[in-house]
Amino acid sequence: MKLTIQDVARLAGVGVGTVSRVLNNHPSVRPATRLKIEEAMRALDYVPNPHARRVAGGRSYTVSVLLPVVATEFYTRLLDGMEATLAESRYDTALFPILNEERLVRYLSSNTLAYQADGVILATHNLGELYPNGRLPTQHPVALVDARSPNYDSSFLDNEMGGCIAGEFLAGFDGPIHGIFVREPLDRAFSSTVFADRMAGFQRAVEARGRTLGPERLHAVALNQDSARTALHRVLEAERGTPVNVFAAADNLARGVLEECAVLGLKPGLDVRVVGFDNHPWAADIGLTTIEQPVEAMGSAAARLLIRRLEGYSGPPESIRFEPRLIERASARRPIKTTS
Amino acid sequence: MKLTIQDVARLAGVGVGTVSRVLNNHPSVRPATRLKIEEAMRALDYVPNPHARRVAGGRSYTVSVLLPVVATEFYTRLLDGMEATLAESRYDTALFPILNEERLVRYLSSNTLAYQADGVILATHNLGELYPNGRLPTQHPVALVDARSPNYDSSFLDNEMGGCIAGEFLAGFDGPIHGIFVREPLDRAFSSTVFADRMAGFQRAVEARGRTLGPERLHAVALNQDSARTALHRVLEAERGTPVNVFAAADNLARGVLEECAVLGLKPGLDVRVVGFDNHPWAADIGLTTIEQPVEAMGSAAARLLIRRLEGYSGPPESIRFEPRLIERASARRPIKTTS
DNA sequence: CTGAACCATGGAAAGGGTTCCAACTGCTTG
DNA sequence: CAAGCAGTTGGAACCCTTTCCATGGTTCAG
Repeated sequence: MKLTIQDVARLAGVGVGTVSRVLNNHPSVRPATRLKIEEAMRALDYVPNPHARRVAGGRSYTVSVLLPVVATEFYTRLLDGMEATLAESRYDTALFPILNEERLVRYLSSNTLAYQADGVILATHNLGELYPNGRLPTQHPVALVDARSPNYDSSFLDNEMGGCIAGEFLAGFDGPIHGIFVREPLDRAFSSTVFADRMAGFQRAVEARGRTLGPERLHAVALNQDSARTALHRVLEAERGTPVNVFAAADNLARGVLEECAVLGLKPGLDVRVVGFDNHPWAADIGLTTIEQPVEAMGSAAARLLIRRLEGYSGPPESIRFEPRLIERASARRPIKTTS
Repeated sequence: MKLTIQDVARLAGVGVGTVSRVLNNHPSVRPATRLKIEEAMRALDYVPNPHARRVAGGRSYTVSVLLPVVATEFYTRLLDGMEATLAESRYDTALFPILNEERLVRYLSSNTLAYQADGVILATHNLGELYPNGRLPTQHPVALVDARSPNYDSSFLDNEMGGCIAGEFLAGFDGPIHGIFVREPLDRAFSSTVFADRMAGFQRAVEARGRTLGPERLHAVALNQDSARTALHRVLEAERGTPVNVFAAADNLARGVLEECAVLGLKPGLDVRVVGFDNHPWAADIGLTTIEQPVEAMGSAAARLLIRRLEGYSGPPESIRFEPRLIERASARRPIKTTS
């Protein structure tokens, strides 16, 4: 037996119109009435039927979130932020893993798919390559997250600034400075400038401090710990000695570096200074100095931008920029300054 | 202006009921009438509103497909097979990437999500760990693909048989026999016995032919080419010479082995005989001998099993077993038998 | 030739919401 | 104290399809 808005109305002793108004956050409902209805919905465990809403109201109250197929902490957190904000406005989230380009294109141009969503959030994808005009082939509103475009609302991290912070920080230590980053795309269908931005900022900051950082000190690897371990060997071979300073442009890479340090008997923060990027929950446990980014907030911001469009706003595209910050831990800690 | 079934009915000069019957392939429509209506639909460029169908029909005509977050050829092909079959019965597919366990549990036990699907297809997941009773917490029909369970319909590949075939084949060559496989789960939320099965069959077949295959000749690696390349070094060190015979339990691993052969100047099929598993499209291009599995057919079979349930069938759970077969190419080819 | 059985068909009701309009309430204001 | 007004509320109409029932026309056996 499916519950309907009628059941809720009956239990709460109000009309169906009023229940609907509560569902849609319509302002003109007396707080007492609203409470009564919400109580009834809870008691009945009522869930509105999204298909009926779409038929009646012309909207589906569903937002498609297109994700690269990478199961990292980052995307889980990003999604948490988006879903929480969307849920507040009663929007459901339909995840969509982009297995390959053909599927992305097919999805976007199809209208027979179940998720005929009201809007689309696209994560970590720079539109340029797939769609040279920089526009998705959809008439629904679009928001980008962890990416930017002049055509759409977006929320993004200033990755270059993150690289800068890491560079400036490491430039404060003795010894040569190296960078480990990811060059290849995360995923066949996704291209992103995330790592390029981080390294650009990093390089700029290091060189601005008068330290050298030629291409031979930048190591492109795959996004896994083993590759990072191998990269550390390359760093040590090149320098023939410690201390060395390493910026690993993702916590996962930094973790590999720290593990290899343990194997080699090198002291993190002394022999090898490591700065990561992300501040994943486990970064604290392993004492990793890293660049924190407000992932949930980015997701939430993207969701808010999209909701605004869905509600009819039509101003020019807007970008919300988030700033990373340094979290200093054992893997690279500045000596306490003494005012002599 | 959205076109409706009314417009079509008017143009064709029939009632809405008849148009609906045409849309649903109902048998009792005269061919002439059907033609007239199809003509009208084409003329108006009419597309039925999926949401209205769902509301009216009481079903969502949507199937959720839960996937591990791994963007491999395998899952793309599997999905192709499932979607094609589901589409024939007018079902839409809602993909759901399982980013982590918590999210899987939340999804399954929630009914607030947009995809209030009529049924669920779960890929490559053995239920045991997450749900000790071996049942998903859902009242909708469930089908498994690339996995098995006594409680649900499933379609699966006989991975053990695949291992057997590889083992028997390699046992026909001179030189020691090694296996490279993946031990760790593909994905945090997914556990699977795929690789364990392949290796069990492999080991059994090799030993049945009187060849040795101790644990020191089985190499567990991560599912990427670099790991496989490292593993090849371990094989060569252990044996101090060629020829060696290697079963890499996934084409991606086999590819890494072949690439490393090229680096080391070893001849595939002569110095190092390699058998992969999957027969991905590119396997032919690199001359990889491999075990082929009928991926699309597996997906299609799972979809058919689910559709049958959705149509009311309630017999005992059924498993459809698919058999792999050997594709012989340059990386390991049996000499042509001469009848002297 | 007459019913019975069947097929094709039209159209009303159903499905679960949203929206609009009318009606009611409770105040403020002249 | 009456009129005016804003804020709430109930419920009918509507969204677009499926499904069910009644109707009319055929076919076929007796």
